[in-house]
Amino acid sequence: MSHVVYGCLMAVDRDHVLRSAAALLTRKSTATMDEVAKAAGISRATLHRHFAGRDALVLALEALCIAECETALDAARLDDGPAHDAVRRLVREIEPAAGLLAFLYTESQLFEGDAQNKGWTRIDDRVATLFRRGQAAGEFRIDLTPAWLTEALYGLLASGAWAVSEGRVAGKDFTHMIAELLLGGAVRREES
Amino acid sequence: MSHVVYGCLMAVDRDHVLRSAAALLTRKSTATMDEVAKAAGISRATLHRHFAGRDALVLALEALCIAECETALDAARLDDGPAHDAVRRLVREIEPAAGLLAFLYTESQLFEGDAQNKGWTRIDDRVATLFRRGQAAGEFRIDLTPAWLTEALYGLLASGAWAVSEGRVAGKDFTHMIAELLLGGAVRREES
DNA sequence: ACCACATGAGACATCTTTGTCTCAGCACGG
DNA sequence: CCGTGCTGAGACAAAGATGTCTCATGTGGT
Repeated sequence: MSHVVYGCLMAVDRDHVLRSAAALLTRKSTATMDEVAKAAGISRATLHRHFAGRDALVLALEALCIAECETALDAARLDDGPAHDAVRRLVREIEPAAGLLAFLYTESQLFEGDAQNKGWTRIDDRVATLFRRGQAAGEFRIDLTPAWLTEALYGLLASGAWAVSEGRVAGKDFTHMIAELLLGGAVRREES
Repeated sequence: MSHVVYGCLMAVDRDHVLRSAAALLTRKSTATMDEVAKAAGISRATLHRHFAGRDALVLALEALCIAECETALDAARLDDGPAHDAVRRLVREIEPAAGLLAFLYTESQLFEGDAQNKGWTRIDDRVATLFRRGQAAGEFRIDLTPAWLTEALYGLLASGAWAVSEGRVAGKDFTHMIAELLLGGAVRREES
């Protein structure tokens, strides 16, 4: 049954192509289908066989990113323990997806009727719920809305991903920089 | 001497076109030259008479943004008083340019040899110097590098501008949300 | 009234990207 | 050894954006 093997190979290739595209578009968001194909080591024709067009590719990248974010959200166990530790876990888990997230975050400024809107909303809600929980527990200040904290997290992830990719900050500091700034801010505090 | 009047009119129009373009590109970063022209209430031909092409337009927008940022930096008096108050003043003063800054911040991910690089570097340096001053004064924590704090400021300004333009956060909270998150973080603290 | 000059409208060629198609090569299983 | 079917290379047209050009129009100063 060749189509089983075929299906398997397709899946592997599709995933590889998707990850190559993510890596490239993270660095150059305006990359051509041709450049994406070359980056994946395949021809443009084959790229088109996997993804009907650029829209389909971006859509698939959205689906991938949403899946990775959900995985990170699960792995971070947002409901366990103090909210600030959950935030640290979340940043750590979501780091591998930060570049792709940054690409889609800016790209999606244009999407009117986003087909993946439901997926993004789910993620937004889970993150916002974490911040709300922290506020309810008295851990987080209440003058910053959960919506803004969520938005700020995305912004910091994007900034961090770009800053790392351009060598302005060290990659190993990514998690610490983002989580600690988001949690504690720039001001030095006496209490640990 | 018609060319004096002419020169004056040119300057006025050019500025108006530039600001219309900034407002449009803030919302839709892929807007066409035609859309930019319509947004400014002029024809594409006239737009081309003012700006040789899209590159020239973006370059002029960079120059405008740099100028506005420098003005904001001056107005914020970064060397006066506590660094954290200087940061608050800076965020307040730079708010009007935040949208344009967000556009150029993402757009410039592509610019290799940025003609305005010197201008951006100057701004980066002034902001980083502020954070360094705060660290030296013991106000700011030293585990977050000035470069990262600068980058984070840009990221938060961009997030804030988008969140406001899409109605996810209230425009009147812009300054407070950004400055207080950047300074104090999400964690509630006892000390004022 | 005349003239200079900026403007708007539109035609036009060009360039880039995209999407589709064909064809030959090649690997893989039967 | 022989097909099946995926792949790469390339040709092709279509679409969108850009840059340039011309011409008619209107406005403002002389």
